[in-house]
Amino acid sequence: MSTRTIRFYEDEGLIQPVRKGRTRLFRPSDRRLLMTILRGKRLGFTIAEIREILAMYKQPPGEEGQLRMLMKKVAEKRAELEQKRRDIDETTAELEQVEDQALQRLAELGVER
Amino acid sequence: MSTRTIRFYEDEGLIQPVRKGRTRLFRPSDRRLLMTILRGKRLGFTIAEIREILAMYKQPPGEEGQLRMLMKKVAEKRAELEQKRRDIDETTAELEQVEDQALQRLAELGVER
DNA sequence: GGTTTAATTGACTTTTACGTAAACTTCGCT
DNA sequence: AGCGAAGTTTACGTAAAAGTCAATTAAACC
Repeated sequence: MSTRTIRFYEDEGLIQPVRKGRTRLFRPSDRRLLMTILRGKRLGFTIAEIREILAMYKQPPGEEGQLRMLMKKVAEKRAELEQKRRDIDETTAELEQVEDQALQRLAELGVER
Repeated sequence: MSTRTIRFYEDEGLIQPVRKGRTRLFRPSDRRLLMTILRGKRLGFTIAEIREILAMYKQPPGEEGQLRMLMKKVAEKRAELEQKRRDIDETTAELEQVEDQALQRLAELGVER
């Protein structure tokens, strides 16, 4: 992760590293945030989506309506993650097949000589 | 998926729909390919990566070196998918926590009146 | 205390993955 | 034969997510 990327995330409001003079100081919490962002990126989430997810982590609001809204959003994200998991399972299964076929073909080659 | 997107994938060599005159004809195999592409996109793979995955599905080569190369690539992709699965598990667990906290907060509100 | 060294900022560029618009063909229908 | 809907091609536009470069400023080192 480049410094440019980190500054970009700061501009986007995803992290707020403390400044010591002009220099940025990254506390453990900032580092954890960055790891969470990277994790989101690996899953193909956009910055906007990652921002939404991070917003859910911040202490839940006290009002009932807001709480129900939060739970709805959480449920939606979880559904998305479940879909991704199914996608992973399918892709993995297909790649396993490819692997098996390759192994079989190798065995045939081995037998013939 | 828009027609523009489909034509873009054609330009990128991901699908080759048959032409009846000037019009594209999408056979079941083309449709399956498009579904596979969409699945890859949901997982955050780029077009280039999806192209690689699709290439692995095409009948394995007969030569030993090529077969070993193929197996290596398959192993890499599978490792990537495993990472993504861990990422999903972690994110899901965190969202569950958020949900639990929200429920608890709601219960508190319910108790107080 | 001057001079590298390093971090910051701003502007511009790049890549990916399409969207949009314009200018045709072509097909189906009446 | 004519008309409109639908499909095609070409070209340009754009948003997201950084990369790159140059100028500035601050820090640290001897």
